[in-house]
Amino acid sequence: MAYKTTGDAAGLLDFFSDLVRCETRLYNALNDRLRERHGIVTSQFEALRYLRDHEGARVADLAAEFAIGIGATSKGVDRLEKQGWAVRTPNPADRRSSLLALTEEGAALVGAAEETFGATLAELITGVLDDASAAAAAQTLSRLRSALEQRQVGMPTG
Amino acid sequence: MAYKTTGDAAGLLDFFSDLVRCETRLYNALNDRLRERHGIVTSQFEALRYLRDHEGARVADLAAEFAIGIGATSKGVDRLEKQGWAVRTPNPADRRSSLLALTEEGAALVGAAEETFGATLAELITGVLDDASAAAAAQTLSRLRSALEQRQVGMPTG
DNA sequence: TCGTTTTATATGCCACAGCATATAGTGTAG
DNA sequence: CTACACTATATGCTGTGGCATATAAAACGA
Repeated sequence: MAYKTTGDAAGLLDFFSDLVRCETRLYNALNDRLRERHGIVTSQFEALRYLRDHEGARVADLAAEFAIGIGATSKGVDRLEKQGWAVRTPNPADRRSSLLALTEEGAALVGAAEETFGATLAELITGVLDDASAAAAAQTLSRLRSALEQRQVGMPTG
Repeated sequence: MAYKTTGDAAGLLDFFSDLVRCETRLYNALNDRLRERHGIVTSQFEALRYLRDHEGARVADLAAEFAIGIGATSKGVDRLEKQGWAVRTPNPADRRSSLLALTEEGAALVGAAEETFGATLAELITGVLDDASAAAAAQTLSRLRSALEQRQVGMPTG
């Protein structure tokens, strides 16, 4: 085996570096493409997609999903509302919070952006990774993600 | 197989989500730990480590490595200098640029921080991923990273 | 060698995230 | 039903990155 990852500090550091570098570059590239074609950035695309798939979500749900602060999330939702892509509806069960939902415009936007997003990702990854190893890596990351979420690792304070 | 990744939009989107979520949470957790024990954040740790391993690097080299803008990198180096961890030395071969190097303090700091970093990472990952699949994922990400770097994907403008 | 183009970095302005704090509403013990 | 503790979110301040621009130096052509 080329190197061990678990229990081997050097391997772990390399693993982390590669993870972060891949994330940064993919994120930047997707950002550029989404901005030029749809006027949104990746974080907004992800938020809109989450709202589409979880109607009635609250600000705290978004924050937990993306492991970002509540304050930042609240401000992000402000921006989505200002653009007319999402709305805050009073939560009948708890007047401290609001239920978030996409507007029709927002829904249309996510749909279009998702096309771009998927195509761009395919363009960046296909041909580099074969199906088998890509699927294996995906499974591994999925498992790691679940564990981190379970343990609430890396949740910002506010 | 659970799902294909390449050539399958849905799988790709999930892959990306998992990648970003893992990165965010690991990054945040490491940030917290490094800040409390060494007074630095992860991006600074990574920069210091790069400088240790690439003495004589220039600002542009740092920027390329981390796929961040030159301006941001320059400001980051300012902060490292202000803390006394790195220095800019005039580049005899090109007076537009400087050669970057760690100070002794900087070198000591990276060494100590690397211990913390490796231990924290091990704590977060060990027990969740087995050696084999972790190593496989690491290899895959490493390959993807190389391809993205090769094609200069996701490099910020300035 | 002079003028033009390109390169390397620094700086200014704006947007966004973290963290602390403020505010409003909920739950609960008594 | 009241006081107190807790929760959900919003808001203010600060730090950092992106991008545009400025500046300085190299590279190059006539």
